[in-house]
Amino acid sequence: MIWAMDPTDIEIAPLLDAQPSRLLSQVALTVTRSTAQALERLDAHRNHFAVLATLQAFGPQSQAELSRRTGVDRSDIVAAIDQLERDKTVSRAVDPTDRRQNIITLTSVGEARLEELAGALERAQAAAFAPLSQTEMADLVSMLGRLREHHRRPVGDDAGTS
Amino acid sequence: MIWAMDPTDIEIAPLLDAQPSRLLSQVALTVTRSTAQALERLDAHRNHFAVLATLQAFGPQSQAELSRRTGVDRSDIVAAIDQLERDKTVSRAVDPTDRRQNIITLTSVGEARLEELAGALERAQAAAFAPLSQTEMADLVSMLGRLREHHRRPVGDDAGTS
DNA sequence: CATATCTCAGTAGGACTGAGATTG
DNA sequence: CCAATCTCAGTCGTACTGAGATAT
Repeated sequence: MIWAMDPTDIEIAPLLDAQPSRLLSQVALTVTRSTAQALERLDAHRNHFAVLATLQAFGPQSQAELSRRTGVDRSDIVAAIDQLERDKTVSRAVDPTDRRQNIITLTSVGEARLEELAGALERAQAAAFAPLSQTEMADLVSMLGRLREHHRRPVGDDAGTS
Repeated sequence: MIWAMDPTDIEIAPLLDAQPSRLLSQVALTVTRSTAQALERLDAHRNHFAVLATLQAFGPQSQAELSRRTGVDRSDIVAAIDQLERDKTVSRAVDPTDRRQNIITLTSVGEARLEELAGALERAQAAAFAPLSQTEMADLVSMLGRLREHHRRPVGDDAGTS
């Protein structure tokens, strides 16, 4: 008996398939791609959403603070703000009390833009995670959240280094 | 009251934190990094493990088949085999019955190498996924597996387009 | 002088594409 | 002539680094 190599019929080595890290990166890649495409249709980028959402949540703040809160690198924040400023969704002004910093502020255009992007993201994610029930989604998010926390600490869990 | 910006004390915007796709890619990045480092210490690469494991599971096969089964791009398979051949862990020979193909075969050195890499990977993953119970790990793998399957199909789930 | 911020140029690695040569 | 395979050169987007300018 000969199997035509149906693209949906490709067997994966059990030893390989048993590697959660591989599964994780494969799924992350496709999910990231579909959400990125959804945002690209609106001429936006993942980092734009991250910045806008953070500004909405915590108010005007410096680029350094945006970087820390979003996890987006400081140099990529620069590029994101460049674009967002061009789009009038944020304003960038030197902080008069500390002239090293820029104070980034969400405009009303930015508020609307954020809602637009949030909607697009929600739809893209609903499609990407369609096979999971609500309960499963909650479990997944909980597990991933704990893993992110776990990896936040470089090596030692030094809650009490004196 | 003023909060010192303790690195472990950075709040994330709820709207941002509610995006599973972001969580997923963040965790995938750190997990991938730690496993990649574990393999790098042995002068190996994720793709090397994928190829060796697939050869062990399915026997000698062409590079095209290895590409399909591992999900690694055909051109990256070339680079991986180049290295593995240099290391004597696989052999590469033109298929006499179809001279377009190379038949890649796992050597006994390769078998040992595979065990070595599998061990390193297992340890790295145990550390990376430490916060999850065995049950949770099984759930996670099950969910990710279904998501990968879901994304395998380009757009429509056309089991019956007529 | 040490530190923090913003910015830019550039690096490193990963996924992928396009095309040429060869063979079926 | 069309299709599959192997290979190489090169593209594209991502995360990140190093360093300079400025300010505290």
